[in-house]
Amino acid sequence: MGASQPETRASEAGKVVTRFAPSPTGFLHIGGARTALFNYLFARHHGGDFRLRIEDTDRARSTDAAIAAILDGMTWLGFDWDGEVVYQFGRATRHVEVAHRLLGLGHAYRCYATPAELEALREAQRAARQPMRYDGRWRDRTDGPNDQPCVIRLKAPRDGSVTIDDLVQGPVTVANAELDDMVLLRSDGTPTYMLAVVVDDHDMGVTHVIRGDDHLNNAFRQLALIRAMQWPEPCYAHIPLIHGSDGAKLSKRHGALGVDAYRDELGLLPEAVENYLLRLGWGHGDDEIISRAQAIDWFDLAGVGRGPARFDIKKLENVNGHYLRAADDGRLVDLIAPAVTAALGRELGAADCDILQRSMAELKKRASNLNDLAAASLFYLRSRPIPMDDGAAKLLASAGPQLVAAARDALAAAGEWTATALEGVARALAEAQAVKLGQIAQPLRAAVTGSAQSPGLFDVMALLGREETLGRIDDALGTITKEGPSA
RNA sequence: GGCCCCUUCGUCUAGCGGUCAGGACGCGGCCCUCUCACGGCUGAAGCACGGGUUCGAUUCCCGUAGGGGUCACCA
Repeated sequence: MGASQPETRASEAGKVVTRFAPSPTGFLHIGGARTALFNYLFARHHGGDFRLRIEDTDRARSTDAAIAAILDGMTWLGFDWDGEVVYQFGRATRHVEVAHRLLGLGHAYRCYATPAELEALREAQRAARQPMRYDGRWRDRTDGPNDQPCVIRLKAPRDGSVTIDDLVQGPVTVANAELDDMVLLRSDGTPTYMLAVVVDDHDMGVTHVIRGDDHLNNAFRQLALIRAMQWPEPCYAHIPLIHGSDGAKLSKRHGALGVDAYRDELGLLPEAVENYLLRLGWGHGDDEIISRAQAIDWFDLAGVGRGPARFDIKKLENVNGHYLRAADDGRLVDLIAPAVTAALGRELGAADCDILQRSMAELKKRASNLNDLAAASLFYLRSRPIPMDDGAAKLLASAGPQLVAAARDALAAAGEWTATALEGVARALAEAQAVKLGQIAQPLRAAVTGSAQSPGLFDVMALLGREETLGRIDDALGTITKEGPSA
């Protein structure tokens, strides 16, 4: 469990402001989505603002496609942000201004060490098994060759230590001697991330910095910069990273996919992804299925676990199944329509949508994702003769043609074409033939659905209608009697 | 390697000195049943280890082991 620290230190005066600040160098991955969720919930819980900032200062790696993917993912998950999206690159002049301000204040200095020189330093430190960090060789010099390229470094305190009362990790102390003087401005004059985050967070009025664990060490350096500028210090909350099922850092093969893949390839519902992500590393008693409203009401940073949690796709799918069953039938029809259309190779008509709508209640109980749901709905819409899968073929092959034919005739003679009436017919026949209902129902199921598993057979028949049902049975009968049980 | 962080069933978690250590996923069994699901019941499965503190530790402290993060003119 996290430390129970007051969550209002920096916000006593005003409202809470959080932000999600991804760098657009790739899709919005699952870890980022969770960070966004926590920032979102924390802000909403406190009635504050949730801001979105794109950290695109790395011009070489940032792409418009990645920006689009992030915005799309945020929208899909319903993490609506307040105000305009801030693009960090567009604020470069402001960042440079702060760097020069620091220079003027004597809290920063020009460093003329070349990359090769620094690499040699690191190499020497590595060889001597010393910690690798900048040695401050230009820290107190004023004899720099002003015409040479240089970087601007923060003149960070060297004595004492800094303690951060992290809202998740608890108090964490690091000696200033462990930190070196970070680069603020690169030799080409562009700001580094370290400078940019601090300036942007300050300018955006961010009160709570909630981000991945991998930034915890950065926080100490950033704090030095904040103190040099005498800016108010934000509260920090560093949440653990998500790991793969093997305990290693989450990689592609574990499910470190973009959220678009969770939607398109895995067929998941956004509320399921949100619920799963929330429960991953956070809990509220025995509650498992938690609505957005409850999440906002209950969420707290102190409840976030301090250890990394493993990503469990099985549980995610289970949660998704839960939300699928709870979802509105019409919404599900809309969601699977594209996949169904593609599989059928034709547009869906009003009759198709109607049958999907009416079968959805039963269909969704049997699926855990939209892809399976779409696939399972196909048999209703296929035109005769419908394809048989292996299980169905086997059922039909071993069925007695006479029994199936008898069932066909009995059904054809049914007074009314309703599920209960049809079931009554089948049961009467089973009794008359002294067989179990299953012996009649299974081959019929194969004939009517093309599969050994389906929703209740008589419900299916009722939905399909008399003509289609009998036609499908006739199709199957034709197959059996031709190739049928040679035995 | 330095520094920082973490450690309850296989996994996600509840627990905040005294509990038969609870729930969920997954797994096994049973029930329901025209199949498959859903649903219901049920079983196996856990406090990493070693010292303390205490009448009493899963819970507090210190070590050990294991795991993770981070050490760029990336973010």
